[in-house]
Amino acid sequence: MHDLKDLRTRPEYYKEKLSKRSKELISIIDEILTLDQKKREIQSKADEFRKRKNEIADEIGRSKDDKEKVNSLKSESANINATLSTVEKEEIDLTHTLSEKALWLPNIVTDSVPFGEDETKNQEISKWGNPKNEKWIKPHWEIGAKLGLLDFERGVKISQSRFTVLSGMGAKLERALMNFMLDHAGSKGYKEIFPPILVNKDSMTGTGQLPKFDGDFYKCENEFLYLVPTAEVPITNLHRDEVVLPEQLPLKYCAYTPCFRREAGAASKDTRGIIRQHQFNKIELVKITSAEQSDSEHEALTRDAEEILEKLEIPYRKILLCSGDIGFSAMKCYDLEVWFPSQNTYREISSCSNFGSFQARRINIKYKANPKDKPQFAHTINGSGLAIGRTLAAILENYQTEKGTILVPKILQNYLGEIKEII
RNA sequence: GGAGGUGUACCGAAGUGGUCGUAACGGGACUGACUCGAAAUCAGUUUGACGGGGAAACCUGUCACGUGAGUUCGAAUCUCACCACCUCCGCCA
Repeated sequence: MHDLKDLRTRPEYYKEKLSKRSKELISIIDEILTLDQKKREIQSKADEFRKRKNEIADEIGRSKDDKEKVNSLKSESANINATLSTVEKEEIDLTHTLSEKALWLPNIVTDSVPFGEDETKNQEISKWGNPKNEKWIKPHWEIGAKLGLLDFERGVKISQSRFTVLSGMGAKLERALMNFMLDHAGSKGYKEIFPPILVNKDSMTGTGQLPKFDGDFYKCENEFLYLVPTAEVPITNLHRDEVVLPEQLPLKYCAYTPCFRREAGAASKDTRGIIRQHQFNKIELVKITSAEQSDSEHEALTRDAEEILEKLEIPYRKILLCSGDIGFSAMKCYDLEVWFPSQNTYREISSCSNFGSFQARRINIKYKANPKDKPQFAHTINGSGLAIGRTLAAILENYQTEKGTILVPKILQNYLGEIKEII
């Protein structure tokens, strides 16, 4: 969400910046400006009526004994009420449509973000490791099923498609990854949180999942609760409507949660394997910082995520998303993509975004840079560190041996009782 | 799930239809005075959102007493619904 006052004072700036994402946004800005103008006019009008009403009420209180005066004042107030109720209705409607409209404006991207309409303009920042593509490497779903780590049929039987059972060493490997990643984040100073997995509508709206993407999530019947699509939702909402003090900055959190997504628009994508599931596990890294620190903290958070892949010794690359591919709320975003030999390509495993004050304004998180300063909106940053299911899939491929076993990455061995190979 | 109670500013806590109620009183924090300095004391300040005026420090209007609706000329105060917390009973990992 943007600052409407600022938008009002320099609309051309917003038009120029937002047109980098999409030209259509210019007309939305114009609509917002018109609505805003109308709303302020109506508000002034309503304020005048309310002011007079307050005066009358005061006057009645002071001149209770003068029956005649009281009666005439009462009828004046009744008249005002008649008009005021329609004006107020209009005021409420306008305020509502205005804020609704304002929620559809995406964030402005920073200048370092390359311009482009789709993912072809994304910029590769760096590559790490030596990708292999030996012909004998089987896709993770084949080797996973063969070794009894992934049970697709039973996942479908007990739930539906895009649900998978992890079994035996598969389950243990998932748990090892979870612990390893949380320990890694802990060593980088992130405070570990285990949040509720069902969250209310306010939380979903706060981090921007609602109202725009309603339908992408699982909702409880007869309860106003949603299954979290990412730990970003409960973690960022920890500080909703709060002012963070200088000595607390930057706040750094990590959390494991399962994540639930309907994947409604992905009907034919990634139907095989565990790349795209309705339920998956993820470690999320979240930071709340000052405006000054936000850029460097974003870089650092991305590095923290990268290091996980380096410790696991799996090849990956780092992509800077272009203006057309970047997420709605982000001002800058790096994707980490991990190498999948069987597909001969890199696949997304982490998305590290800086939201600037965009998300904090919506969710009302402020900070004081100094104890005496007026609170201002904080900057929020988050990224996966990492998606666990996709990491497991990447291990099944990158650590596959020609004889059909899986070597356990060194860093994970002491999480798996020193087992070095899955047979 | 049943019965009762509570929800007021940074914290505690008064106020049960108007009459200096942005809201007493106490505490905390901040500013100033006294002091060589500090403590104590005294004086003052201490919410946010959305508008209007101004270059600006500032002036000014409306709204907000858990949330939302209602009654009334007028609501922290009365009515209804919802939410949260506390106590007791029931149930339960």
